[in-house]
Amino acid sequence: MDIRTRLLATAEQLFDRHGFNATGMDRLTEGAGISSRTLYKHVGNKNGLIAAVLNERDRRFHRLVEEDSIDALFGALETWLAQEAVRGCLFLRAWGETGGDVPEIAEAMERHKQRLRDRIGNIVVAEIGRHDDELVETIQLLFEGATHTAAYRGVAAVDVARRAAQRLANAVRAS
Amino acid sequence: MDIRTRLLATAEQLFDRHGFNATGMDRLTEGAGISSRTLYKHVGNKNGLIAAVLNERDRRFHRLVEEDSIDALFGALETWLAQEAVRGCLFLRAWGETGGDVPEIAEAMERHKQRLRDRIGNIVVAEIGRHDDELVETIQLLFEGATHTAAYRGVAAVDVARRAAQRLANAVRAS
DNA sequence: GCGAAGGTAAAATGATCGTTTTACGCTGCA
DNA sequence: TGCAGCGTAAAACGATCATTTTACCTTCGC
Repeated sequence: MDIRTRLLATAEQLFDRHGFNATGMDRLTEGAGISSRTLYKHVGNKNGLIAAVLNERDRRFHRLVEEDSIDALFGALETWLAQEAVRGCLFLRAWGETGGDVPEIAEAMERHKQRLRDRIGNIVVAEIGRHDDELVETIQLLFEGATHTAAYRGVAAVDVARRAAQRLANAVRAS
Repeated sequence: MDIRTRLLATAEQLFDRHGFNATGMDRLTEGAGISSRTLYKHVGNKNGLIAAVLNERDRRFHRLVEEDSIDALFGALETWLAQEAVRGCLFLRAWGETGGDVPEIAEAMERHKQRLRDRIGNIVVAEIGRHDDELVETIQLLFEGATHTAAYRGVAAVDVARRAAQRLANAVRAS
């Protein structure tokens, strides 16, 4: 495995498990099996590492949503949560831990949420045949809710969100 | 104002603004206008302070929800977000930053979510005249979603959640 | 075969962290 | 009058943090 890939993968795991500030560079280099010199050569500094982790995570998530449907969206979240014990949205967590003061991190968060929103926009069009802003907003909200509720109530939260989204979409479709 | 009250209030603000780990004890004592010796006399240590802040916050929130209705619930969240620039649920953030490894903090989070759930249970009974578990789960999910979506999209997210909750409650009521 | 690129190991840097300690001031009550 | 309780100010504590530096090793293309 590529060094950068290995670094980002282990960093993502450690950040999710212990938090960003609480994860020291020693634990990161040891986990990735590289020297600190190499780490800094690759990502500049800790904030650069965090931003890189987030951007990679965003890419991986969208690769997981194969088709534009409500089922696929929440299905992706479900497999997401099944294989990694996520403690809330990692983007918001990074943003919150850094007080929103680190541009690269704030931008990664912003970009991720915008991409998610765009994706849901496509899903709504695919599901009901036209654009509906309120439905987009609601589904994004349900997605966000599922992500965070799952942190303390388990994956079942995703099913609740999916069913609610489906019901609301049906209502709009019928109107 | 009482020392403990002042300490918890400023700590809550600083924690929310900068994160828990990033807020040093110096900034806390300076912000509260007390010596570090007094701080430790009052809350034991930093984790004790965090737990105290969370428990006080929980109490304050429930005091804000005056009646058992969907409107009151999301109305409380709205005024909540208007007067304090919340960056996601402070309970989940504390829990995440400490990796879930600090019992007092994990318990404060757990307790808060349970109390919220119980409250929503009462609201559902008041709204539709009977118990409905799925609706309770969905409204909690919408609440969680609103809390976190508002972090990057503003208070308007609360309106979206309230309308969705109302629509879903109406559907259940009509069935 | 040589030099550049990219890696390791380990120590040093200076700052900052949470926490404890020392020494002292004020206030109210017996 | 004196002492206990509660507060401040400030230094010291040892640990840990992110980052840089020094010295050395391997590999590969020319």
